Amino acid sequence: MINIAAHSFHDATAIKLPQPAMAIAPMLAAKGLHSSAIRKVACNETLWCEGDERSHIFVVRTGAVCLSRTLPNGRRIVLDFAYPGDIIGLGADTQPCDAHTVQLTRLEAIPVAAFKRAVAEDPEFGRQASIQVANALSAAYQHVVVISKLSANERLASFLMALSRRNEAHGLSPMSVLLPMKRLDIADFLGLTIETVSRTFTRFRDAGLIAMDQHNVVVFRDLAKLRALAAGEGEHD
Amino acid sequence: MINIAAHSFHDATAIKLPQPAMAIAPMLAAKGLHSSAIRKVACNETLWCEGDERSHIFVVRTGAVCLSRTLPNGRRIVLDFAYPGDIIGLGADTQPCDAHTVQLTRLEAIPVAAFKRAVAEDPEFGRQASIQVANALSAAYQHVVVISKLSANERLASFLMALSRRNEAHGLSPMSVLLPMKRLDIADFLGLTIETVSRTFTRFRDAGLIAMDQHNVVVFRDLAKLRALAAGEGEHD
DNA sequence: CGGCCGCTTGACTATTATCAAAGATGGTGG
DNA sequence: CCACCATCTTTGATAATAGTCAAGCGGCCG
Repeated sequence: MINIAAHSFHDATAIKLPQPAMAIAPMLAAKGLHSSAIRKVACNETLWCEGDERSHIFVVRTGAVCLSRTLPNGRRIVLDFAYPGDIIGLGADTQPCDAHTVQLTRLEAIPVAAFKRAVAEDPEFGRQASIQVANALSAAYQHVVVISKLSANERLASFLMALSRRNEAHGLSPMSVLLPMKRLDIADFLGLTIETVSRTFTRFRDAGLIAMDQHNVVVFRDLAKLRALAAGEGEHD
Repeated sequence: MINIAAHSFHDATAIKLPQPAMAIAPMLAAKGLHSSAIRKVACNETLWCEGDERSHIFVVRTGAVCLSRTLPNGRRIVLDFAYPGDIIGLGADTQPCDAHTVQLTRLEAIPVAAFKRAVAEDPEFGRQASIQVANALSAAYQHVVVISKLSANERLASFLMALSRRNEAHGLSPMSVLLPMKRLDIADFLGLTIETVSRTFTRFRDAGLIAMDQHNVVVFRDLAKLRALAAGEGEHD
């Protein structure tokens, strides 16, 4: 449930924190842990469930993973998405959430035992892992902020701008994003319904903020306005 | 921003996890870190702000601390409360939230340098600290669930039941709780307004779920119903 | 005793959820 | 290669929950 990309969701945090993936990813490579089996997982497959013993740490290569919880009555909440380059599964021994693919996904699977051995050898390695968890906590805090205080417009803008900034950080254009997940995943992530998400996309399009030819490709037409919305500055304030 | 009590907010987690405070608090004592200065802080004082360099780790002795974030336009979100026995301030070097007292509070202040020295001496110590952060992450996930999927009734029930379970875990009666914070703090924690919180208390009282003689003392009259509500099982499901 | 602060209550509004149906899209098999 | 079906998305009409604005109550402290 540690998603390295997560911190970029919070604009302020994205600026303040050093690139966390920068720190730990090369360390994984140096340890030779990269050579662990690469798994190819179909869409909608479960990697683990809440309460499971942690067995592997995964590095997403391609595709996308969704981290979620489910209430007793079936209501589902998406806590985070993991994209290529992200590390998921760090943290305590018990998984705090479910993880399932939302696309055909390729993952490197590092057994926890191997990971723990690496930590025992090199304390700095464990320290970096802890920083990832702390960043995930900061991201979760930001998620609470988004969900409890932002309007539907602001929530979707916040989601899109997080993806935009991620692109930027990866050397891609921040002017457009690809949505690997379905509307329902976005809705469950933002604490809205699919209908509201769909309507908000339409509203953005009609207002000239975005353009969409396919429903999973968004081109930004007014980044400044979207960023203001995402920060909770816009609308009626 | 690591609040040891936080995990108890999530019922399932509260059962699954060992008492985290059990693990680290005696270790702090054993290291002699307890001898650090005890501070007496008035109500409404700020301990640190988001983005601050982490300078101390605090153990709450009496009173209560509120962890929050504030949006650019002034909207505030309460992320957690820390009560006597809780440790706050663990995590990364940069504070992910503000911390301020909501009561006259006594705190033990352990300088970060002393804490780091202790970790360097004893890796197990650092491992326990990491577990605290992971538990805080799990609690934050639960907070997201509460805020994004529960009704006002369910949210307040969830808040009250977390306090009830905390009492229980501390050997006190789970049948009543004391609310050290103001209605506004509860509202900002639950993503509601003070009016809605007030009305929900009234609704609970009228429905025979609780009794209240003062507005900061709640006696539970139907714990089963409240717990069902808190778990998101109740209402119209 | 008076004023301030926090809590409660009321009337009304607004945003989003819900229910329902139609329109796309993509994949499969004929 | 096209047609069909399942799934996902969009759109519309209506309802419900919580927010906003406003006023009154009550306790605590100076």
